[in-house]
Amino acid sequence: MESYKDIKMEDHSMYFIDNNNFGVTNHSLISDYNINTSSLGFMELLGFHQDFYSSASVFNELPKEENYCPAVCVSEEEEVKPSSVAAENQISSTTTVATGNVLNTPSTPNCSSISSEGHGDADGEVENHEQQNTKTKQQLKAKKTVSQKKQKEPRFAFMTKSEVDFLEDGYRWRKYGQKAVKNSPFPRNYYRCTNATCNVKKRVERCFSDPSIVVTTYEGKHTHPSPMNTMMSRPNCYPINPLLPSPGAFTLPMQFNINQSFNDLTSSNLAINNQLDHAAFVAQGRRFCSNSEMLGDQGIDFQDLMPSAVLKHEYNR
DNA sequence: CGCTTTTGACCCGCGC
DNA sequence: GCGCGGGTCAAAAGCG
Repeated sequence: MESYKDIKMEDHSMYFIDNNNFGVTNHSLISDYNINTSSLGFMELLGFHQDFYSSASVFNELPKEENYCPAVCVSEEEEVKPSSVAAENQISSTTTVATGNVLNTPSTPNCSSISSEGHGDADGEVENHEQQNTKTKQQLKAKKTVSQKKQKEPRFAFMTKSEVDFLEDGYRWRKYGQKAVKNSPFPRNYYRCTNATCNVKKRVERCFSDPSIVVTTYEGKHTHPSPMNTMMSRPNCYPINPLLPSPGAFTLPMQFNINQSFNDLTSSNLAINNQLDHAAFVAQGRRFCSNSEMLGDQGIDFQDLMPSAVLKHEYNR
């Protein structure tokens, strides 16, 4: 699947998220990877504070078979070419990857205020305009140079089966671009966190081979709490998995053999198995709250979080 | 009116 | 050097 190959994403490696601690772990399959980002929990990447999930044993309540990874985490690598990470679409089990210390890199101020200096005669105006243009371009160039020097932000991606492109994750995003993706009828959308101090970006695109799958890529780490955190800070109420998409969506279970190629991965394991999806979604749903009444207490009806089709399926059993 | 989305233009890196 | 694709900018339009 080409689109997934695309999300191998330049210089990235893939690793698992361990639901038991919701952090990145040295899973046996990838133990040869030097994952320095292990200190960076998956939830943390999304800006969810540890105390919201560290004490939760909700994940342990899940049957083993359901305790699989709901996502693929893709980390930005430094000094590592794609060929060394996933040569010929293979993830080498012996590859050692050095990950960058890229957490909370201060963002470059994203403003280039152009001072409008005086309005003279026509010639002067043209000159001013040209000067401004040059200035703007120089500023742009300078800005880009700075941003290039800036260390790469950690990235991770996950695939979600969803009817809607944009999946709610508790943060507010502003769309700043859209690009057509080569060999895909679906465009890629670029979002930026609306928080002024936050430099997190998000890319959303549909999988070419399976339009029902939405690939979301996060870049960077939120420097502020999610509006959802407030709600989740209550005792006995576990965080809503930010990976859990909006109602009507399924987070894909990602299980793959380290020696599998991306192509194999996407053609076999990523082939949507409705049963698996269903199980995955139910499993995710169980993580929401240990006490069902809390959901109601929060004004969240579990049914609201479950696609009606799934519920129907569930109830008909 | 303020915020968000749209969209064409631009820049950059990379491969040839 | 050139073309291509990815990523970003920013003016204009849209929206509540």
